[in-house]
Order: sequence, then structure tokens, then C-alpha cells
Amino acid sequence: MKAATIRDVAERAEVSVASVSRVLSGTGPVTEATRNRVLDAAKALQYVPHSGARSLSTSKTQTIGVILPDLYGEFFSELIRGMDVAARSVGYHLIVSSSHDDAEEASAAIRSMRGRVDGLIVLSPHLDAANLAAGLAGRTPILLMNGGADAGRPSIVVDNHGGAILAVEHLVATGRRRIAHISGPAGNLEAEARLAGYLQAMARAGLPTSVVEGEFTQSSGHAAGVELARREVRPDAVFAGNDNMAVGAMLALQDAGLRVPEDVAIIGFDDVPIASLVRPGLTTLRIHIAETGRSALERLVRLINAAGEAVADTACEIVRPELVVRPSSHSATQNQAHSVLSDSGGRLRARAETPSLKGENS
Amino acid sequence: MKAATIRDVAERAEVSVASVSRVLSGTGPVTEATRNRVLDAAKALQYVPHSGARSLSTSKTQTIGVILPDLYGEFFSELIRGMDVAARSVGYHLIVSSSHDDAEEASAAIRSMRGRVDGLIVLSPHLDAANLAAGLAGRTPILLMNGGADAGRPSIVVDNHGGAILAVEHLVATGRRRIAHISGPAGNLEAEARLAGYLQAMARAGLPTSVVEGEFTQSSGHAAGVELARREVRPDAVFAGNDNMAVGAMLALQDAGLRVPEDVAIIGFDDVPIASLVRPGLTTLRIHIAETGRSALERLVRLINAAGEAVADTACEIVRPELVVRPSSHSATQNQAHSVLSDSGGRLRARAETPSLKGENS
DNA sequence: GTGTGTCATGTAATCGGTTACACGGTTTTT
DNA sequence: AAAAACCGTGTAACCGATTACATGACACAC
Repeated sequence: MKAATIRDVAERAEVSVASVSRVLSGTGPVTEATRNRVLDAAKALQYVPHSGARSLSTSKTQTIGVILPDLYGEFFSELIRGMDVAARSVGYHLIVSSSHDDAEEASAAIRSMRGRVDGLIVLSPHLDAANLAAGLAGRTPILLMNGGADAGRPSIVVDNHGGAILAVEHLVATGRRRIAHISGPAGNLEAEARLAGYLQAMARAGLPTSVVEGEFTQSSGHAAGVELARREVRPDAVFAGNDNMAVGAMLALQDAGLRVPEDVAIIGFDDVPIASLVRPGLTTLRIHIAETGRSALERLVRLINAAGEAVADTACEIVRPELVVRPSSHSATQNQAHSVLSDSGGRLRARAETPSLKGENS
Repeated sequence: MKAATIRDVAERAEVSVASVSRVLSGTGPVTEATRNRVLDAAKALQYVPHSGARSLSTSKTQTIGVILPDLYGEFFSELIRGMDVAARSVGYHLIVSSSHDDAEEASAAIRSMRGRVDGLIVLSPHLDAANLAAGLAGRTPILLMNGGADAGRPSIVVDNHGGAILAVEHLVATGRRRIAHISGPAGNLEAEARLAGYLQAMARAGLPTSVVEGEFTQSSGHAAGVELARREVRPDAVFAGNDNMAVGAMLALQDAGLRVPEDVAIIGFDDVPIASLVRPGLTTLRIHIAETGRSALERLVRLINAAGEAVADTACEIVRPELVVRPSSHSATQNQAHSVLSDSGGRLRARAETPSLKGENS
């Protein structure tokens, strides 16, 4: 028993396929009698329209492809979540394709999306990914979120450089001097921008720099933390390239017997959900991740709807991270009077944030 | 300029569309000369095959749909990650559709998948979701992961009932008596099975029960924790229906000045990544989430490939959670001699687990 | 020289929808 | 009463690929 097609329904209802289509998609005029006959027949045959076929004739798939790099973890899942919610609300589906470390794989993934999606969101923090994507996609609208501001093409980038500067300035302002950086992997544009910001801010403050390379994973952060703890001259602050690594480093430093933030302050980047759940709560640079995902998706949909018309939207939207201070960077020993306040403040913050999570959930 | 079709390529190469198709898909015999002409033409026109059209004629989409209740939280993102990795390795794409709380929405989502996917994985922990899914999908292979063992249909379920019993027994064995349960939402099969396991184990141990209803979210766990902390007779242990709520409850109890695990032990369910990152580390019931996702996807692909043939695979695979003891349930005050050992053990465990995360990530 | 087999290639049907256009029947306009 | 407008319905082309089958060329055997 094969699934029923529109022709089966037409036959049973004794009308033409055109009428069936008109009834089912609500386009065009039909009499009440015809409508009922079609509806009955469709129900009897358990007819479900074949979206693939529909896509072919309308050249609309109501689907958006998301090309992700290999990095999993909360950042991407939050982002996807934001996109998914937005997609649902405008009647789109999401097809995700991840684990594209090299340009080769990403290229193949983008190719295979043709005819499957109405638009693409590409997150490939690699150098040539942008051009590559553009070349491959042909006329498919693309929104880039690859970390490198690419003028002339719709994109959304995070101000990683500026965020890193905020981080360093915060640490310097709270009295830290030996500030180490755990960087993301070389070749990753986001990682490089954060590193550059760190270097610039440190230079401006006249402080010596110290960089350990990580890979944006929690375990690489842990390894970096182990190394930093072993050093002769131990840093009194660590700025990690993302929250994942910051958490890994924090655990390593704590395991080594160091107190956070008394002995060493830690600051991350992204503000993923766990940042507020670890103890001490992690100071970080907040990107409203899910919100950014939502906004990206909505923009792409606008791009799709405007296809061909105004090529107006070619701007590079910049997301500016905001510093969120939590106890991991707020030394209690430096000022005993503030100690209790600080700790209590941290607790209160954690409490205050929990309800806000609910808001993001719904 | 519209994107090139196979006919454009054929025209330019001065061959028929059949030959182009044969060259590009590697099926059928072609002379070297033809092959080159086609390849050149395809390159010149930047031709990329239209997967949608291909799907229509081959009736294979190389895509699998995943119907989720909600994308939020680490559980689902881990699951998706596992599925995505497996999908990639067998040449499939993943299309996700989430936030289907009621049967109505889930139904619409499943309908809209027809013609878009070769198979479906349905996670809808609601009562009638299974039948619904089966009815709607027609001939599309479906793998159910809806929490209710549905004989006669391929499915994977977690032994929630058994897991809950393990949790309670562990708490009882470590001297807890006033054990409260924070349940998941009513109507959710997983939540109900966990609750039932709790009730049964408590009854067997001759202990009084106490249940607070949550919603599987961290904030609902927090709220439940606040309520429990306010009680006249405070529980000395809390078994939360999942890790999300356990973490929320833990923060609430700590904010209320209670020590974990000395004053109150906490145990969760799922073993999501953050469970090992909060302090104290959360005792929980481990489901190898990503692994389960991988296995689910692989099984569905087998089902797809065997479609029509042997209807052999109709079994209900059961995943048995395993108890992972971390410091949140291991009271240090009860036995001072074990205190140091316990704490140190927790630390060591945390350290030992970090590298294992890397394995799961890659 | 005819018959037969092999092989590359082309023609056209097909997948399951949508939709432009044609058509015949009412109703309205003048 | 004829013309115009309108409306519901059906026919068939189309979206962009795959592929069964037909065709024609060529080689080899007899």
C-alpha cells in the first residue's frame, strides 16, 4: 500500500487534481460541495501532502539550512534553540549540518543544501568560508555568522575584539596584573579577534601578556588551567576565550588548591547557561545567544522574501557583548568589607537569574 | 540569472540530460570524452544538483526528521548531537522540529515531514503521541522514544522506573529518611514513570513520601527547592526528576543556607554535562545521552534500508540508567573519617571525567 | 554480406504537487 | 436579447532530477 497522492484523492472525490489542490491549500475558489467531497476523500485516504513535491513546483521549501562547525557545546545549542523558535513562528523548518572543520566538508554540505532550503545561515569561523559559501550557494540567500566582518554581504558578527578589551579592563580595574589568556584554536576568526583584543588591552595597560592555546573545549580549558597552576609565576587572573574553557580552567585551578577569585580571577566569554551555575558564578561577556539566533533567522527570512528586489540588506550587524560580573572575578580578600556583600551579591544574582531563564524558555 | 539545471548543462555539453545525470551520479557507462564535456560544462555553469528534485524522482531524501517536545536544556541538545554525528557518518541530514507540547502541534509537525524525510524519530512524552505518530506517518519508518513502551513498534525507552528505584535505594542506603521528590510535569510519561519508581521504592522502604511537582526546567526545580527549604520538617534528601531541576533545587537550598550534602542530599536524572560541573558534583542516573541518540539514528537507518522486507525489528530497546555517585549525595558529616576521602574522591572524579568529555565530543 | 552482441547515447515517462489558461454555465449589464 | 462579467472546474504544462527502454553505431563471427 503506497501512500495516497493528490490524484488518488481527486479520483475518489470525482474532481480534478486542480480542485483538490485548491481546496487543500486554500487558494482559488471552490464550492462548498466540492470542498466537502475533497475533504472527505482526503480523510478517507489519510492523505498527507508530499512536501517535497510541493517544494519542487513552488520552489519554496520553507526550510532553512544551518551550517555549523564541529564545536558543540552550549553555545551552538543555545543558538540553534533561538533559531528554531523563530523558525517555528514564521513557519519554517530547520535543517542542521554540523562538523565541518575544513572548507572541503563545509563546501560539500552547502552544495547538498541546494533544492532543500530557501536560505542558509553559515557559521564557519574560518578564513575563506565566506567566499566559499557565497560562491557555492548561487542564488540562495545566505547569512554569514563566521566572525569575520565581510562587507558587502549580509552578516552578523560579535564584537569579539571589543569584548576582550572589556574583559581585560575589568580585570585590571579590580587590581589584577598577571593576566593570562587561554585562546581558542588558531585559524578560528572569533578566537583570533578575542586574542587580539586581549593583546591590545594588555599593551595599553602596560602589562606583560601570556597566552596558552586551547580549542574552545572544556577539556582544553582544563589542560590550560593545569599548566597555568604549575607555573612559577602564577597568573592572578585568567581570561578564557570562551565559557567552556573558563569552566574547565576553573575546575583545574580549584583542584590545584587555588581559590577563585581570591587567588585567581576567571572570566569567560559568551555567557552560556552554565556560566551562572558553576560556583563561583562565572564572570563573562554576555552575548544573548538565543536572541542572536532568533534575530539571525528572522533577518534571513526577510532576505528570502525580498529576494531579487532591493539588495538593500547587505549590512554587517554587530553584536556587542556586555560584561556580566559574577563572583569568579570579584575578589573577596582584597577588600574584606566587600567580601560578604560580594558573596551575597553573587547569590542574589544567581537567584535573580533563575526566573529570567524561565522567560527565555517560553 | 537563475541557477543552472541539468538541462542547461546538457545543452552546453551538447549531450542529453541522461548522459549528464549518468556522469554526475556515476551510474551507467559513458565515454571519457562525454564525461569531460559534461564536467567542463557543469563547472562553467557552476552547476549544483537540486536535491529536492532528485528526492522526488528517487523517493529518497537522505534526511531524517526529529520531532522534539522542546529544544531547551542539555538533554535534548546532547541527544541531537549524538544523532547528528551518526547521521553525518551514514550520509544523512537531520531536520529538527521542536516545541510540540500538545498532540495537535506534534501532529502537524509530523504531517509536514512527509516528502521531506526518509524516517522519523519521535520524542513526545505524551500519552497518545505514539499512535498519533504511527497513524500520521503512513509508510514512513518511525522510531519512537516517547517514554512509554509501545510493543509492536520499534522504540527505545529509558527504564525510568528502575532508575528511580536505584536513586531512592542509594539515598536510603546512605542513611536518608525524609526523601522528597520533585516530579516532572503531569502527563509526561517519563516523569510519571520516575515518580512511580520513587513511590514504589519508598513504600518498599516503609518511608513516607513527599512530592512537589516541577516542569523539568531549572527554574521549576529552583521553585521546588525554595518550597522544600521552607518546610517545617525539612527533607534530608531530594530526588529530582531530572538534572535540570536538581541543579535548580540545589541552588535554592544552598541559598537558603543549607549545606549539600551534609544537610540535604540531592540526586538528579540523566547525567547531562553540567551535572559534573556544579559544586558539589551532582549524583545522578546516567543515560549515555549522545550515545543513545547515535544508536537511535543508526537503528532508524537500518529500518529505512530494510523497509518493506523483514518487519523483524519491532522490538522495544530498553536503556538502563546507571547510578553515578558524586558528592551531592555523599554526606561528609555522617562519617568524619570518610569526609576527606569523599571530598577528594569527588574532585578526582571531576578531574577524571573531564578528559572523557573530550572523547564524547569528538 | 548478414546476423548478433555490446555499448554509448538519447527520448520520454515519471515522481507529486501547483497553476496558467481554457471552457462552459450563470448572472448581470445595457 | 445580446454582450459582458464572473465563477467554478478541468486540462495540461511545469518544477528538476532519474531511469526504463529504444536506438544506432560498431565490431566480430560465421
